[in-house]
Amino acid sequence: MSVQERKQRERADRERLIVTTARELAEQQGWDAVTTRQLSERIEYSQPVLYSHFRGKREIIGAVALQGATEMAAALRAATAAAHGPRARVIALARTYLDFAARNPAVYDAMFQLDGGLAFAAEDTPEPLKDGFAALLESLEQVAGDGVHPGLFTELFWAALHGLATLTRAGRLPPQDADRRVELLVNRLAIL
Amino acid sequence: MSVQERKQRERADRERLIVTTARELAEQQGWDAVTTRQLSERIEYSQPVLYSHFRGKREIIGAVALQGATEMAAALRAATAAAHGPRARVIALARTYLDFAARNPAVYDAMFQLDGGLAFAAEDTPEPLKDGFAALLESLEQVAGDGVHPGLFTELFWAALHGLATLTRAGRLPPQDADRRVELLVNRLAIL
DNA sequence: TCGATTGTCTAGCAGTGCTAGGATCGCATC
DNA sequence: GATGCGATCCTAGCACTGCTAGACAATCGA
Repeated sequence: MSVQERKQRERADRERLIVTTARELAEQQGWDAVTTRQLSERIEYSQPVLYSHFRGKREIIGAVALQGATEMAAALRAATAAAHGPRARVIALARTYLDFAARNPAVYDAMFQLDGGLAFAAEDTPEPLKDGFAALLESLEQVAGDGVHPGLFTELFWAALHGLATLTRAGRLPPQDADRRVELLVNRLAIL
Repeated sequence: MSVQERKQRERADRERLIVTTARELAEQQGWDAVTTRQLSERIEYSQPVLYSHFRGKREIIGAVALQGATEMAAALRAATAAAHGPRARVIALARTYLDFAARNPAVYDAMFQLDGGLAFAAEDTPEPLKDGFAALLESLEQVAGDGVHPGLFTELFWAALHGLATLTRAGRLPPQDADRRVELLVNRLAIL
């Protein structure tokens, strides 16, 4: 029995290794550099090993996305818990979100830009993704305003953050005004 | 002389053919299906012909993006010109933007999601892109509010629209509440 | 120690973007 | 109208991609 357990543990270890290696490689050289050959070489296994853990590259991206969603949710909760007052909380939320996207561009891409084969806004949405949205909702429902559905408000706020994150990173928006845009966003959208 | 002119005209025609064919193919089957082989077969030329017009696939995507930006700017101007009153104008602007993105997903991807090798927010930004932003600015500067930089306000509003467009299309946001989100966006962001 | 099973690798497939080199066409000249 | 020349285009092929079949070896239970 213990042999099987050890094997399972080793398999799980290797799966984690694949995901973290893919993530590292993507952050270092971009997702284009994350080929099955590069990846398999880095983990010091042959390519087919990857396919014994994941259906294909898409699923590896999905795994990185889930890892990222978990981390992001934790970061958002930590930031909002440390802030005092509704306005400070929402500002912290927005800054943390954009900061996460800026610091982990490859992970953010895996979550929202690339096809990781993940379901969204549906029954079978993976738990980390639901939880990420929940982390946003927890802080934002307090500032949605009367008569406004908190979920709808959160969706809008999230979309604005997502737009800022992606357009800034793609060079579509000048990065130096980021803070002023966040302030304006919170001042206008949130009802304090 | 007239022979050279004819040749130039034919070249320009073929270049347009490449761009519109790439666009059609992308809208029909997605950008993944726009391979140099597929594309060259559809225009009934060999692959190297593509490279006598464009540096590579990236530049073809960029050409589609520029075409899209021109159309979008025109659509935005037409919609806002037909609307009466500041609120109606901004609502029309937002609806038209999201409608364009929904109706031309491949073109929208070329503009903002894919790498078309285009410069943004810089000196050498192509005219159609600048003009697209200008079309947004024209209607939005009137509702930016006192003491708020119109450009900054436009960037934020645009980011929100972009977020709504991309998240909705990726299945991250339920599509049925689109109008309510637009109303909320305009009600909160715009100062009427 | 042996047989079976599990696990891993080598080799290869079809498809990708892109390009070198040769063939062919149409033009200006005689 | 024939001819030499340049521009134009295509065939063939490169190095790469994600992915997989089948051979091989290591490991386990008996």
